[in-house]
Amino acid sequence: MPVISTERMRDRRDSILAAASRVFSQKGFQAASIAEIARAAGVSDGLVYKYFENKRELLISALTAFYERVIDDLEQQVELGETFADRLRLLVQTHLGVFVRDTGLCRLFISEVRVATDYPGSAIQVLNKRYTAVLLRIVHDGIRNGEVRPDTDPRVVRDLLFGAVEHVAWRHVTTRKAIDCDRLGRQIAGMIVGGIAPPRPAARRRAAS
Amino acid sequence: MPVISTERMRDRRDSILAAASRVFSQKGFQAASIAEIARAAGVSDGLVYKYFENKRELLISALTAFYERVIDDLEQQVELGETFADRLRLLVQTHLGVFVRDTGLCRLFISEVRVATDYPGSAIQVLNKRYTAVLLRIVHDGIRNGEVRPDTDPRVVRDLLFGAVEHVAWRHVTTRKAIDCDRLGRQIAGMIVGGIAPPRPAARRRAAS
Amino acid sequence: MPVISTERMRDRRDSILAAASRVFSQKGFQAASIAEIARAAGVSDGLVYKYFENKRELLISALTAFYERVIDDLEQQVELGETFADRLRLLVQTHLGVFVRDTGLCRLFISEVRVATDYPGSAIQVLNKRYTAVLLRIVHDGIRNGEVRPDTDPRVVRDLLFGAVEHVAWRHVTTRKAIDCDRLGRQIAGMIVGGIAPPRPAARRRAAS
Amino acid sequence: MPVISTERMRDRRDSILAAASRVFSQKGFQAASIAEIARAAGVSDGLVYKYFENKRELLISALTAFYERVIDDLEQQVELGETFADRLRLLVQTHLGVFVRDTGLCRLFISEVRVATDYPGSAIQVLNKRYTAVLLRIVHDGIRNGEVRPDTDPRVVRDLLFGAVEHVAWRHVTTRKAIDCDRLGRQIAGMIVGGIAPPRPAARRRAAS
DNA sequence: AATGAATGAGTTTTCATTCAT
DNA sequence: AATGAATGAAAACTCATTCAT
Repeated sequence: MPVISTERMRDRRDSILAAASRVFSQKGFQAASIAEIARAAGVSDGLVYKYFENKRELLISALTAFYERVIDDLEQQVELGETFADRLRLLVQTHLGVFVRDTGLCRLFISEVRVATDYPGSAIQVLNKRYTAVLLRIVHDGIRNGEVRPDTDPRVVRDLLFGAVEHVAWRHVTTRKAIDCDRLGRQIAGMIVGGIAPPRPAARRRAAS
Repeated sequence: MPVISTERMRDRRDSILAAASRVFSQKGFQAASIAEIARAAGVSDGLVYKYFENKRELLISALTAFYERVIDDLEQQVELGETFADRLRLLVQTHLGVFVRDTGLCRLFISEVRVATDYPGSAIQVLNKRYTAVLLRIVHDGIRNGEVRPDTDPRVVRDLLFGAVEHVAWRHVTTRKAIDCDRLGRQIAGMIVGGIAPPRPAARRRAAS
Repeated sequence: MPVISTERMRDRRDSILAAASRVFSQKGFQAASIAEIARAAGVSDGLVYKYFENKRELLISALTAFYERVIDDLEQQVELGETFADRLRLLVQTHLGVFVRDTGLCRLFISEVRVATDYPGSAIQVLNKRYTAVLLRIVHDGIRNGEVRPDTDPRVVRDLLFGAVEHVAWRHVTTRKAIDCDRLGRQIAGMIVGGIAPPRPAARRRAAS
Repeated sequence: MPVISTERMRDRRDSILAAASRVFSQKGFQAASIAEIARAAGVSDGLVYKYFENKRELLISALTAFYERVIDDLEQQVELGETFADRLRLLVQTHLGVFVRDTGLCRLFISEVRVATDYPGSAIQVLNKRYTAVLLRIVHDGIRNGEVRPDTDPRVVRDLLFGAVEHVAWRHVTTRKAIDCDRLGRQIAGMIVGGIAPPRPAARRRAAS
């Protein structure tokens, strides 16, 4: 029987996690110290280790929580699109929006999680799959509805789309220049859609190579 | 007059740089120690600081040297393509090839240099510009020759292309699965070309590959 | 609530301070290493930094503690003198005694603290003021009682007295020759008193000792 | 037979010495590097070691050269005084003047040379003796001429005088406040003279204790 | 459960000094 | 005689992690 309630424990854990998100995103993984996170969470250094194995696991947990919120948001947003093109555009725009709003955590994600060698099979990867699954479903639906050329490889679409979003977002992160999510999202999605749209009767085209 | 020849000095510098490239790409910036790099280069710890201001500058120098080799290679390869589509495909394939061959250095570049706040305006950024200039020129030429739709925004093409390459390559880095640069390059380039090709009246579009 | 008692913490701090006093006064500031001080105090290197910001602050703290003891002693001793001349002599003798007993710390004080540019305004300077205040009060009282010529500048007295004490003591430090605090104190004080005593009409002056 | 003339060697040595004086007095012993001194002197690092055993010896040599100039100056100045009181005053004023003009070197002297354990018997000590000899001679002459009380201990006069000068000068060094050498010199010397003046017939005095 | 005192490993950087040329 | 490349030792300081209380 726990001396403090499960609910209280959940609160403690959450406040540490929230503090970690804040401190990590401001200072980066290496520069953030457990002591500072503990102070920000209003707990002692030692207690952090009751809830998280070590500093790295704390980072991963914080990013996972963030990632879950992002995906929930993404799935909801995409639902709003009616056509294939709409949904693709919404996906890009929402994705970009996350980068703009949570720049610090996104930077952390790219610079720290991606480098980690324990990446394959981790909780993060599961979320990654779920994230990309959203896109893959959109493409599959598009193919079924005749909005997408049937020979389209959805994985290449995924690489183009997520790659471009990150590339743009990263520039935003490093240059600190504002980005126009709306316009850019429209352009990126538009270019991809144009490329995978079924042949229009009034146009002729030869294979590229 | 110098006690040892300029050539000898150049050699020393080069061997330190080569050792740094090796050690940094294996262990990452933070985990690599100057002592290990010096040992790998066969020099004393102190000598490293005769040639490089500090650890970070050593990293930047190593990555710059690498980047220069990559760009030289890229520019040569792209020249071989005759049509717009050819050149775009070669660009993607070469780019992917670099990631596959020098995974460690590419990872280093993305995780360490990009995160740096001093990134804008640095020597690296100059090379970055040169790198992307190759693509922008290809697109501009394509527009002039009528191979590319005139309303195409070359910057969005750049984001799609480089983003996708990095995304694919990164998966290679983390999953350690081999990638087929040839096929993937053809697919990515093909999808972009399809999207930005000008519509030709009264023609039928065929799949690219 | 603290895991170890406040008393225990005070002990830790004190033992570090005592060890620092010993090591610093033997080797000087620069030559003493934190590791050696920690070893002498029976604690780990890191703990030193829990109690003291950095090496310099440790030095200042050690000297401040020493200085406080010295001043307490000085103030008590001076109280024992009944006349102006007595008090002045006691001041010089006590002052010399401190130099003789704690040669190392005095050397440290002069060579390290005085050179420091942060000296003005520091905690040490406050003690310095308190130290000299003892003398200034003696002189002022002497003037009020008619034992000291009224046009005497107490600051010059201070410079003569403390300067001479330090000069004598320094010779003791460097030559390692014993000094006779009693006799020397009498001589120095006597010479100063002779100079600032008001001329008494129709009297004959005798030698002080 | 030297390849370069003795004169040339002397020049080299002097320029190193001059550079060392400048750099040492600006940065202090520890912070000054041989490389910087060599650069300032326009010679290579290695050459410094042809003329001076090591860094410390270079410091001692620089201070010795400085000290010699100071003493020469002092001896000349003191000659200008006609009476005992005049000469004593000139001594103090000149001494203070040196501190004001060459603050850096004086600080260096006090903080570095005095601390040195090799001080007794060193070249510096010889100069020290010569320095104090100037004063002792003045006092002896004063006694012979009846200007100074015969039972005066010249060594105590020395301690009072040099001690006070240094004490005042050191305050100047650390507080960076200007000092009025003229007035202060007059006060210090005056107070000492008053104390050691032969008994004036119209004054009576008792022993202090 | 919670604390926070205590640990101690780990690393960049500097620079006096040497010595091959 | 002169150079300056090369050495390598040395040390302050931080902080993740542990564990007695």
